[in-house]
Amino acid sequence: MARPQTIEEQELVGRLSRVFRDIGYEGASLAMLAAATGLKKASLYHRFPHGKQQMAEQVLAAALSWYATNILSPLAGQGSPAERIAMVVKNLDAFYASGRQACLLNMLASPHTDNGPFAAAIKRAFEALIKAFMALAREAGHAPAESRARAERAVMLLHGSLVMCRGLRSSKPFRVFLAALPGELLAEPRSSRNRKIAIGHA
Amino acid sequence: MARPQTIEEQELVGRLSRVFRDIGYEGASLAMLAAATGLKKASLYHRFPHGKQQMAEQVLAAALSWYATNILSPLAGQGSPAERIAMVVKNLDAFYASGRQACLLNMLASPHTDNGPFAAAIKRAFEALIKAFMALAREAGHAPAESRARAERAVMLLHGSLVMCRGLRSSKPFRVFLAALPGELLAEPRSSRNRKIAIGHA
DNA sequence: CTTGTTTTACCGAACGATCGGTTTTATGTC
DNA sequence: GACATAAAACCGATCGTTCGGTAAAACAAG
Repeated sequence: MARPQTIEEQELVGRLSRVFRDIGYEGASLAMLAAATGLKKASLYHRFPHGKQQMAEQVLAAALSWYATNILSPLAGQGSPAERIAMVVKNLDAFYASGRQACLLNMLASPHTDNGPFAAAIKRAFEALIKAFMALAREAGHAPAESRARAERAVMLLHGSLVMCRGLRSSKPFRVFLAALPGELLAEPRSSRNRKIAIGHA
Repeated sequence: MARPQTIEEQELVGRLSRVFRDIGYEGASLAMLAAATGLKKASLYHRFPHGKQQMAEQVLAAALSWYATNILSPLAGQGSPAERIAMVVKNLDAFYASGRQACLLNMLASPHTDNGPFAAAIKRAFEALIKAFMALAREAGHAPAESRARAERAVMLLHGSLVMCRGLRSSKPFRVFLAALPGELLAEPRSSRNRKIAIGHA
């Protein structure tokens, strides 16, 4: 009907995402967000009438949607567990830019002392990932309790590796995690430890 | 000489620490820090002439000092590796309030996009913890590469469990981590997985 | 093809509030 | 009185947010 947007929603949310993932919700100022998107502050308010919080909400929603499509869905899809986890490893590597990009679930977790506006979505996201990992471990032949433990451990390693990457300013921990992930979920308990099983060239 | 302080340095830094660990560096305002300590802003500036950054620096320094005394030192101390790790588990549980308190290394890691004023100290802290864990694994009979991998995994699990605790608003992941830590560092690779080995009653 | 209207996207400027930080005055102990 | 601490008042800057108005494309009537 009228004047076209100078930047489409997808690209816009993507650029906002980068800022929030880099410096968190409180740390991201409207000035930074405007600079990162090329729009002025007032224009950002035209696109997101509810302001900064809505921006973060849509960024989080987009990330969760991407996660559902590229991580959760492949985990529950077809193919052998090994094939599926290989696909997920590839997509995780892309999503976290090989460990150079932090996770929104960590960067948005604190805003207002306790449970901010994102707390519910964040909790659901953690639970969904654990559940998906657990289902894969179950399918690989592990008992329910064992599968849940492996899934929770995998999520711990994921987020821990990302925290370490930021602290050490190195992408190595995340790459180590990716290489170990298939073994974490699938390998037999008594086999040799989970190395050289994964893709390995990442 | 003259009028005594109404709150001693130790208690003061401790209360500041709580705020920074709860909502991060950017999220912590002088008003919150003043409210948490009982001092007015100007009085805080009397105690910390360089302002908020100095507060965070001293909070971080105090935490690292506590860590050196209660975590790193026991790891390198005397007694069997199992005894030492049990002591460390107990102190970690106290330091992180059973998972209810986040880690400063995570909450202070982002401030100014990349390497802020705490980046160097944070990196050193990660490396020191890895090194200490690695030394214990070595002492338990593991090869150097294997020991380093186990140490890095343990640090990943530590921080990942803390992130999960905040996201899920539950202390369970951290307790699971503590229970698994001794096995992560010490257990034989081919033995049954590391459960029921640890303290277990935490 | 014009021309005017509508509709939407964008932006400059300013809002009140709060930020981190400073100066000034009062308080309490020696 | 001497002097270190604490508190009140204040500062410029920036925060997130709002508003009035402009720029640009689609549509309708001539």
